[in-house]
Amino acid sequence: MAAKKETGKTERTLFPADVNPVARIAVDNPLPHLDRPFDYLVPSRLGATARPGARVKVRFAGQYLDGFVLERAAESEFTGELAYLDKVVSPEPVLTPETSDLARAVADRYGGTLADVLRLAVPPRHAAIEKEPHEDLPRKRPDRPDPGSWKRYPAGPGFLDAVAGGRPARAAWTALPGDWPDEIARAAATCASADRGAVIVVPDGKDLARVGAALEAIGAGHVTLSADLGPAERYRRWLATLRGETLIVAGTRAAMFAPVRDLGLVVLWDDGDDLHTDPHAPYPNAREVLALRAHRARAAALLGGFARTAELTQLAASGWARPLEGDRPAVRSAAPVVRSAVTEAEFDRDPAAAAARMPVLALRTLRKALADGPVLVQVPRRGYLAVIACVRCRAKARCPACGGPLRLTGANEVPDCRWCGAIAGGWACPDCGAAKVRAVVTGADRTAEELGRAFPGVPVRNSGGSSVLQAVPEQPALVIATPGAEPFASYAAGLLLDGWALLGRPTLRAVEETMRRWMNAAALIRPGGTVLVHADPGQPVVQALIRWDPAGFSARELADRSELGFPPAVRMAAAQGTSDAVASLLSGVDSAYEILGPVPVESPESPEPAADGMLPEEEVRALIRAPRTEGTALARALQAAQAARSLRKEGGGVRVQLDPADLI
DNA sequence: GCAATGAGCGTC
DNA sequence: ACGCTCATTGCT
Repeated sequence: MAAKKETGKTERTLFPADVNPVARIAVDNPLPHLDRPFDYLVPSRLGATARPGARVKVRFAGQYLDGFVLERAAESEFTGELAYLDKVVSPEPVLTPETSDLARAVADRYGGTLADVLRLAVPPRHAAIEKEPHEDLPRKRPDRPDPGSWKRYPAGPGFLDAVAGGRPARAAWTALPGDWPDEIARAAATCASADRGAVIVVPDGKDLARVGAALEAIGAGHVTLSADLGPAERYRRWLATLRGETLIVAGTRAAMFAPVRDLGLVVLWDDGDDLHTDPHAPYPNAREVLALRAHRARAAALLGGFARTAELTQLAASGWARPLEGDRPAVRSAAPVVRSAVTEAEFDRDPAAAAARMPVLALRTLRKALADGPVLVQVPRRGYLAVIACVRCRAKARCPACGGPLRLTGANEVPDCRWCGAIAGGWACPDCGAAKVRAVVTGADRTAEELGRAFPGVPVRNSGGSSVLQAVPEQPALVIATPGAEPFASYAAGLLLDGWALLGRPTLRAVEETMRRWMNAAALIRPGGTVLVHADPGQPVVQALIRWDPAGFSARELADRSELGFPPAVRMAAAQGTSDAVASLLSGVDSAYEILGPVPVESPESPEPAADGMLPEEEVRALIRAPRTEGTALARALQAAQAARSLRKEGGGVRVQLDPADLI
């Protein structure tokens, strides 16, 4: 291999390293058709530091780009002249072979590029943190903990035995109401007692705090990783994990790539939460990544939550995972008593009235429970009156300026527009001329106001939006929360309001998502406490909640989706971009795939002109459907189509997303 | 017959 | 996004 002679006059001549002078580099370049390793020569002065996993800088197509050393080799297959790598940014081997293989698999699973996944998997460097002195003490092997409340599950102790024995048991976990953070902590500590690492992923900081506390409580050494730590502390903990100073890592979704040593167990809590999907290309989801990771590492997996997703039911149906759930007696002793807040008779007599007002039964139930402790009221929407309509003709109130939906932010406020923010003072119905509005969707603020009046003297606490309460004291209080923001407590009763708003959303997952939100709230109510659900009692999802039957509900949901040809019964991909760009991408995809659309995408939430005053070009979206067994082929086909587009230097990017959340 | 210019392609 | 190659153009 001939080293390129340095042409610069001031540059001195470089010599390749004596040993393994070739470095295969994963270059951080954004082009899909260049998504492969490139070989560089290692100059002799970098022979020792340019080791596998190290961050480097290389000259690539005339630019200085970041990269990672994948491996060192004696020779290169490349027939042209190799360039020298420019710089070793840091010899710290931050990209382990496991992470680089996993990132490649994730990129292939999602039709994306390695560079995009590596940006997620390896945090940005923080030089000062790398230089800090650190312990090189051998970690001490903890004792195996007691199974604790895993005894509630018939298959629980057996699962822990498998983890302790290093066997790759994989569980589709339907958690019983109770101390799930403690159960996760015990599973992770069991894994650590076998001297293997565990990765725990939860949706948000509130759940992470609980898992962290549970690990602490049983004395299991661990670190927590979350975005809100700040770059320095985050990198410090990530490095500690990489260096094998801890066996247990718990975190939010980016922790799915945490480089724990000797992975023995992956845990995912509440796998249906959309926070588990990373919002950057290629949009990987923690359930899929952890399943892939567990599979590759031959590690055990504990995936689930109170509710059950169709995806997890599919994993169980395919035999990849085994159900891990309570039997009926266990459910009866752990779950609250769920009832409908309106009777079928009330509902049949006047559905609109049943939906609109606070049920009498609810007020009675709350009053009684408030003597025993806090009560939880779940309200699907934030704000005051989130959607309003004409008082007379019931037409939705729209913004005179842009046609967006109007709302009220307080009792004595003027309506404003949710899209453009315009104040609609002096609003009058364009259809009938009436100047007053009525509530269509009541927000948490208004509910808090109403309940505060109904129960004078009882403290009212709001949790939602930007102010989420971690926990509330076990004292009588009305706790009003939006879904996912419920503070932790042992509530005396629960009220799930406005099921109509949740169930009525026109998305594929509306019903499954409603069940998940309800179960997450209802599981906070004491065993035997009352939960009232304010929704059409005839709906199967309401009946499933009343029976506390998430698995049965999910089986039915999966069957429905199979019939309709929807995920996870099939693999689906979405391609979005300008009309020309999407058309050119689709022309590069095998015509054997079924293509739905393209159709224009819905008007954005705020259709404001761009900074240059130009209206953004209309985008379209197409869906591509493939049989479930051809998911890998579909992803590869889309990867190839993107590569062909980028090779032809076609402008106008197309966003490709596999398993898109919003299908309708 | 050959320099000057620009489009197209590969990127180690 | 740079820089190399090669074809076309314009002028001798």
